[in-house]
Amino acid sequence: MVVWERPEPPERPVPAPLSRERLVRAAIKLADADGLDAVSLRKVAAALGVGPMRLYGYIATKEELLDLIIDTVYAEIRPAGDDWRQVLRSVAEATRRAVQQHEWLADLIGGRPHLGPNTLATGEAVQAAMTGVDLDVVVPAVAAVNAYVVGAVRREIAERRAERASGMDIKQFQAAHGPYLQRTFATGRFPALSRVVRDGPHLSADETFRIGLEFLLDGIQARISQCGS
Amino acid sequence: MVVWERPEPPERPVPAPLSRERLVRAAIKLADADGLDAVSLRKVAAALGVGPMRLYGYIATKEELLDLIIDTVYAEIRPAGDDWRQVLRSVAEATRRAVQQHEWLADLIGGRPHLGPNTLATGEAVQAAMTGVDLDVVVPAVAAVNAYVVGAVRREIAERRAERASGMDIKQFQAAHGPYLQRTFATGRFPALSRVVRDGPHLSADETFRIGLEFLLDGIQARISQCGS
DNA sequence: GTATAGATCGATACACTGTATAGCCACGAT
DNA sequence: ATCGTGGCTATACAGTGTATCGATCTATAC
Repeated sequence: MVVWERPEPPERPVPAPLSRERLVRAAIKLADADGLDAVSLRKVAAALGVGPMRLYGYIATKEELLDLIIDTVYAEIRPAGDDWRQVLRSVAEATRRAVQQHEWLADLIGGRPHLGPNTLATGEAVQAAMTGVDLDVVVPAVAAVNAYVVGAVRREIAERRAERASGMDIKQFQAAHGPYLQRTFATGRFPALSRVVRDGPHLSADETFRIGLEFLLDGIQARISQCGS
Repeated sequence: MVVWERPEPPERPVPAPLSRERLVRAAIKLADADGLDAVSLRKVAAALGVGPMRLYGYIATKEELLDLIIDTVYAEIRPAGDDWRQVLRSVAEATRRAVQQHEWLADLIGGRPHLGPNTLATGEAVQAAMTGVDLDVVVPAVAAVNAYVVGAVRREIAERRAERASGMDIKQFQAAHGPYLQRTFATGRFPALSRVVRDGPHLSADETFRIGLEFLLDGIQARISQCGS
């Protein structure tokens, strides 16, 4: 018995040769579009038109895939400038830009040691640009700026998500979580906080980031010039 | 037909009255012992001798449980000191201590808006202790210290885990990831980084944290005293 | 005391996850 | 032609958060 009209095998989106890079790009695309939760091995595989197990020919575990996408984004982060201050500031702002373009990075950054080639290249570029400053200052200074950036972008993204979740229009911090904070502040148990919310400055995310960064750089500068330039 | 020896129903650890607090305590215990991945609703429920669905009488979702355990730990974080500098430093170090006792907190901190009562109380205590300083400085200063602490403790815990994973004995950063970094550095593509690893200071986690924090506080201080005391 | 309404609770089920295992199938060597 | 062998994939497993629905227990109305 001959089946004259054999059903076509399910057309795979693209049978192009697979590669680690294509895998990573697909994962980043998914994460950019729908967040980190959307990056499951099954979905990445489906986006590439292959079975999930196929991926294990290129990665050993999902953690490795995450490390790879982190490192890929680090390729966009390069320092610029002449003196140490410009260098540190530029790398901080480049990191922030990268996180704004890839919000999921806020969930991963700082969470595990980043030792991929691009990350190391960024560190190398920073260190190379910092010659002339005492290593005893450079090492903790770079670490401090890194720490600050990690925490700052995490908070920034967390707030952005909260805003977005509370109906795109309401921009007020107090209204973000609805009546809860209203009631909480109405109890009078947090007078100092209430005063801050009422009388304090309403800084944009840009300003908050920049001001804190300058605080840190000022402190580092004081140490450098004190240490004999 | 009578079953004379009916098997005992599985003895439940404690049929005590359930409560949100007991639920949170069980979750923290699990997380402290086996990390955040061990906190599944099923395991928490089992630890309490209850079916998983029972928990939904006390929490609406797992995210809510996570918010609750974060806020519970924040009860341990209170500022101390007289001047603003002592206050900020103490709250930073208290946060770090809390994270060291609850490593899983490093995975969560800064990742979502923390608005629980204990967190707010911490913020209130900080703000209350900062009266006398211009609000235009206090707000970004507190934000900056917070950001720094979040990033610093994340890195610290990430490194601790990497050390632990690479066989408790090897303490050297370079040896942590085995031959990979050896080879990478041997390529000569990262001369500045190699120099740092070779000639740079080997700071303890305590020192790194403290030095960075003092950088930041110095920068804030400069701003305060410039702004007219 | 009985019946009914309502609340409470738990078993089951569903869709999904990362990954171990084992079978299949094509290809190269003997 | 036969026999590994190695890469690919279908299946399977143990686990996840949570929706649903039925059972059970309580409290109130008659």
